[in-house]
Amino acid sequence: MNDLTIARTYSISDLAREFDITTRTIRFYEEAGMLEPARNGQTRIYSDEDRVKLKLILRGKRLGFSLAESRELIEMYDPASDNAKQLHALRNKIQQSREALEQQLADIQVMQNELDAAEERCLEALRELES
Amino acid sequence: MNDLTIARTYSISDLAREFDITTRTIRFYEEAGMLEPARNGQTRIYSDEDRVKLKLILRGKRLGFSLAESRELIEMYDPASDNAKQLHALRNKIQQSREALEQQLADIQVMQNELDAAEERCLEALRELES
DNA sequence: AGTTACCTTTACGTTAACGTCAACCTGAGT
DNA sequence: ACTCAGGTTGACGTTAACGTAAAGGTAACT
Repeated sequence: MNDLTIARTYSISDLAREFDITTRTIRFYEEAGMLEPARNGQTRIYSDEDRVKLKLILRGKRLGFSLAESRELIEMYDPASDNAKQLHALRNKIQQSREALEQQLADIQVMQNELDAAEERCLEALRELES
Repeated sequence: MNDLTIARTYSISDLAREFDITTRTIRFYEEAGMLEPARNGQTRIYSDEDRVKLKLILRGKRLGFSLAESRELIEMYDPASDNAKQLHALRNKIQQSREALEQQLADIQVMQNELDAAEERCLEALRELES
């Protein structure tokens, strides 16, 4: 941990507000083993690291990933593995994720084109109405 | 319909095989009002148009869209609307879809960068093991 | 006539990702 | 002492998107 990075903390509702989700959702992610906030007595205390993880989960969600998939993605970010086999398996996962993202990119581009065409037809129909 | 376009038809399992889904799934989409195949007696007969709609649904699914969202997207493709208000509403939806896709594009690009970094760390760890 | 390969409807089961209470604690202000 | 805004742990409810039998129809081989 760098001296320059101030270690902020967050309450559960701080994060809920920031990301526009409910506290239930955050606790649910913890139940699912994706967050492990510190505690002050009973109360959960979230670190910047927790916050980043939450961000990753939500980004995965926007891309249509399940929690299980997001969990895998998060685990890829620190190769704590100690043996080569694990590391090679990790590389395979990374490669698979890449391919999934490529597919999504292609899907999005096709869809954008179709939206362009759809808007064109829409404008055309509007011009028809005016004439 | 153009004379050059041959009007093919498909059985439910034809489509199931082609898209690697179950027949149950296809019937489910029909229950949800997203497909209306012709019938020969009881048996469903799918046209090319049905097939395209199915394709759209599945692409939406890959992007994490719900069926309801995919339905909206499909409806955008033919502006059967007759009044200007509907058409303007449609344009708004198209615009919203565009923004959602832009968000996804951004998410994907960030994620791709992170995967690059993750693989780098992974390779680094492997080099450590070899040394 | 019997089996096989598809097709059908009806209907209950399942999983993920939360929502929604209920009942309780707890520190800060009045 | 009381209230109040936050927090907590159960625990059951809900919705979407199918899965999974059960029970049956039909056309085509053998």
